[in-house]
Amino acid sequence: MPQVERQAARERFLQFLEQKNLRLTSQRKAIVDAVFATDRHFTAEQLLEMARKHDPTVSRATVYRTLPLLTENGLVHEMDFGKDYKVYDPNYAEHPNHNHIICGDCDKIVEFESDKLDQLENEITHRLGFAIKSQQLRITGSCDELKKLGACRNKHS
Amino acid sequence: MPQVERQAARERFLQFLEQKNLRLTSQRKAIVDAVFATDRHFTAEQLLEMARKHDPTVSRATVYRTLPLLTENGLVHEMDFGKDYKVYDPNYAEHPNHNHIICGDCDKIVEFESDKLDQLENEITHRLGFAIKSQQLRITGSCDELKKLGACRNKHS
DNA sequence: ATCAATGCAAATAATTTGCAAAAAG
DNA sequence: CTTTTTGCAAATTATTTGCATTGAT
Repeated sequence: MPQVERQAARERFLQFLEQKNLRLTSQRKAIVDAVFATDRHFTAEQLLEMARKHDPTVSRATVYRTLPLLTENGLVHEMDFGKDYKVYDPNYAEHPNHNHIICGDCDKIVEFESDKLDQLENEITHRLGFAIKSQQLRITGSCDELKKLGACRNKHS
Repeated sequence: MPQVERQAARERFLQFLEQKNLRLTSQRKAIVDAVFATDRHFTAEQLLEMARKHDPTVSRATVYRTLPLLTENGLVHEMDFGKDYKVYDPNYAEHPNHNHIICGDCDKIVEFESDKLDQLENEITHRLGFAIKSQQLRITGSCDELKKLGACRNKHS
């Protein structure tokens, strides 16, 4: 996430807290900073680790209590890949409609966007009498081709 | 699911068991019959109930142990809607590429298929260097329009 | 001061698993 | 008979929650 947008996002979150009469504690600051410091997907547990580098007093409970604020605010996107834990995506604020391809071999996740796709989804949704709120496309595949390019180690990372 | 296809699916599952040297127990029969008796999505717990109508001795553990067989065989599709339980879809064998729209108000689930969508997904996936294995599109919306038609009671069922 | 937010540890809830008994082939 | 499958109950594991304490405003 480019520096400028990162700043803007941070601002937005602070305003969000204010609006809701929520307090800016050092733990929340640490968690938000951790989120802003990465481009990669993370789990709650990983966020805990990341946040503790900013403030070692952050507890697991606080991470779990802060995560809903981040998703509500739209800074991160919660994803469920059928595992027993959830994955959070910090690239959501800038690209709210992006989709995911997951390699079944190495769990690599590739993101992509497509206007055509968005358009088609909107069309179908309307035809079925719905107003679209959000959308999540997950494609599972094998990255055989990527392997040839040396990008997939073909083992679960 | 039309009677004919139901039979065919049942056959297929029996063959599947045979291939894997798995035994056809009365419990597995009950579970499979329960799956074949419905068109609707169900949870593990609901399948347990359904199966017990065929054979009251079916246990929760056996349901959980049989579900992977059904998904492996492709008779049902496992879906994760971000709740703390998984949902299984018995319409998958006939329509492996179908997608879901969920109403955020009443949790109503509508299924749909689209060749255009499939095609577009394939195109994109290939362009990114993947071979597509499976795909899952979930759209969340509000069924405002459906409400006008009286189809949405606007409360969680 | 006041009230929200925290850490801790206990609770929750879906799913998984070890094991001895039962049933399929 | 042999090997798989079962039910039960205990274990697992991510997430949630109650509560006394701490900290932001």
